[in-house]
Amino acid sequence: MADHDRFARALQIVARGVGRISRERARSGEVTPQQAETLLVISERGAVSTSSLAMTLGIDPSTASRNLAGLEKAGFITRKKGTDDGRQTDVRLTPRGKRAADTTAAGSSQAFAALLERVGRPDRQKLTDALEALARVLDGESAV
Amino acid sequence: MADHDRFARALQIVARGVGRISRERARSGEVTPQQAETLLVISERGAVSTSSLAMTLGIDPSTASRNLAGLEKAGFITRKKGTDDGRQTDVRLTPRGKRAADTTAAGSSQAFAALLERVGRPDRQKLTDALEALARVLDGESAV
DNA sequence: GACGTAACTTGTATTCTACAGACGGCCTCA
DNA sequence: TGAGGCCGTCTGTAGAATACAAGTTACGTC
Repeated sequence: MADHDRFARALQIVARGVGRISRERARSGEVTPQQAETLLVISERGAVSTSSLAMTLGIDPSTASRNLAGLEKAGFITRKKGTDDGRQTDVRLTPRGKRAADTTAAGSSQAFAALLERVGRPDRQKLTDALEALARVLDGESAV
Repeated sequence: MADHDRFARALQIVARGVGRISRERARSGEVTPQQAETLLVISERGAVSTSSLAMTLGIDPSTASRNLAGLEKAGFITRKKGTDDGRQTDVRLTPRGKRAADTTAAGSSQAFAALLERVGRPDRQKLTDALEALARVLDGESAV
């Protein structure tokens, strides 16, 4: 099998596994999987606009808007008209939203740590480094 | 930041990026994202039962059953009563399903290859190896 | 100030999801 | 041998997430 096929295959299995873990975790939480993901992105960025969030998640801006409406109604975020550009929406976490984001991040960290434990010790450092390199590329691609 | 936090964070970004790419690809295809994912798993395994598929994808068996019903109706798979265990369903690809799975796999491979190109050349081999190690762990976890 | 473009939201339809419950096949144990 | 219990699947129901189309408001340019 060609190298890039091996890469693609492994990447897909990994993404599938991460999705599985996230979904399992969400079933016992106070937010839905997509809400958790949205809160995490906002938490990492501090403040986002609707469209930049949509870009990061790879979803339609209309979908992002609807998801944010739900989070706002539930008291996790606030939406204000942007000061620089009146068309944009300035999305921020409420204290409650920040708590939820932190809880989610902690839970994920724990779940993934358990996973990392099952990788051979000598490979762990390599794995983290490699993933971070890939994450940098992917983050650049979804940049505002 | 602790090592396992770095790992968790990078893993989440990677999974997010893979989801984004898969969703974008699916928009131009003949199957939905979840259908593509389902066909890929069946193609890799040759034959699956409803519940083992659900386990692999991390979804409820009832959801898997419904998704399979859609794929069967669309002519991508066949469902027969299992020979060993009459309770199980023996799910297999039709020729049309196999074609769709191959097309999907080829497309993903191409999309991910483009991603791999953007990772520094010396890191590529390390990245593929590391991902495969992680994939092995995740595959074991979802084993039948 | 008028026109074109961009950001966001809402209308609508579809897909994907889980939890409950029903049905039928398998297995064990008396 | 058959009764009880468990397992695999499917269906009923309801909610969450998605995209595309179209409308509204704001920005920028000419």
